[in-house]
Amino acid sequence: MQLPPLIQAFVLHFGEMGSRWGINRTVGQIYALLYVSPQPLNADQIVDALGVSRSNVSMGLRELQAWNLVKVRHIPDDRRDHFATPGDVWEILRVLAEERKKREVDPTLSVLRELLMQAPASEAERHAQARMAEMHGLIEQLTNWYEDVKKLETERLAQLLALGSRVARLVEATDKVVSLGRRKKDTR
Amino acid sequence: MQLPPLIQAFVLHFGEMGSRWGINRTVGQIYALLYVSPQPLNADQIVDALGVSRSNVSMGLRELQAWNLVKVRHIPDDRRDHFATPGDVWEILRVLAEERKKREVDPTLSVLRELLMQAPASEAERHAQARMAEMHGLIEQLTNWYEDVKKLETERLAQLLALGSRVARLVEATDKVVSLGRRKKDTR
DNA sequence: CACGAATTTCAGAAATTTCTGAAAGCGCAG
DNA sequence: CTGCGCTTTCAGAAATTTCTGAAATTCGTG
Repeated sequence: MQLPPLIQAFVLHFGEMGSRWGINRTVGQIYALLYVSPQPLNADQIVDALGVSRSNVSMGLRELQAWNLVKVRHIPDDRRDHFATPGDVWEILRVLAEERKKREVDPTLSVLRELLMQAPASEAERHAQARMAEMHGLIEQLTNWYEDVKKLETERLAQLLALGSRVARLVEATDKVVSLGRRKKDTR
Repeated sequence: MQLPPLIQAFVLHFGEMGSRWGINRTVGQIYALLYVSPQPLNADQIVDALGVSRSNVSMGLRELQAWNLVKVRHIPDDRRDHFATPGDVWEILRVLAEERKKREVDPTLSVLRELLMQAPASEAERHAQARMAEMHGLIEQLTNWYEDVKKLETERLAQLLALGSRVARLVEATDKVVSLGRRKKDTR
């Protein structure tokens, strides 16, 4: 690996970080490398840059494609596959959120639903189900919110982000207006 | 392990899920068990319920405490430590978000900052830095939003969640009112 | 302070995951 | 159909992580 030091540091960091995520070192490194690369790279260039085996790169790319985190590009007059990350970081964020949800929350949600259908056979099970219901309710609220928010265009999403908790004040204010309106009606 | 089937299924699921998270099976199982338990449990009860070694439980509890996901409780006239999860699922969510941020995003943010300080020594590095800056910008926006939102009380947070993307419309509407107001002033 | 119950530590065993090289597969140009 | 450039597969090697039992430590009590 004879990468420029800045890029090397970035790539190595993503490699280390990989394990805190669910991905392995090589996958993290490949992703980082593609992310900062000005052009799509082919597998051999990646092998070269990272100093890992060809087959390892093949598997890593496979996994990244399964995550929708890299795309195959074709370069004219070149038979080899070239790989690139989506350019727009917001797009990357969306993909990441979607895939993590699919892998990390959906399965749990479905297990919870299933367990909540069953009739409890004892006091212990009754209590456990109540706790599961709490968890299920929270996750459902979060995923509903997510499904809702992900429909927004990036522009508007960024706007909301920028507002942060000030949104709360806005909602509060609106509440007041609405409830004032309602009071008028009520006392009419 | 002779747990009621419903609880057993829940515990096993969390064990499996553990690996998709950064935690191991035993830790996942211990957490799940404590989560549905009506009272705090001591280490031996956990050993008994899960059928793993005493030392494994000790390490698992240690890790869960490092994550602030379980608390030690003391039961009168009993020397042994007893363990429980926070009762409020919103509280759990907050802890989880905080800890994951600390472990999964803060380190990256700080590496990015560091790399962005350095002077690029080539065109490749210049381009890489530009990409890193994009990533840094996005992460910072997200964490700022998070820092902001986490200050809200649960009540209000739930309210916002329920609104979902309708918040966007609200913001849009408010924008209009504000810009109308401004136009009035401008043309005055 | 010595005893014993409870807990933690730790070195190595067991299990799992990652990585590699060799072989197989694929598709196209000649 | 054959040879060639490229990619994937896969069995086992290497590395890492998890788990265990035994020993060490901690801490309250008599």
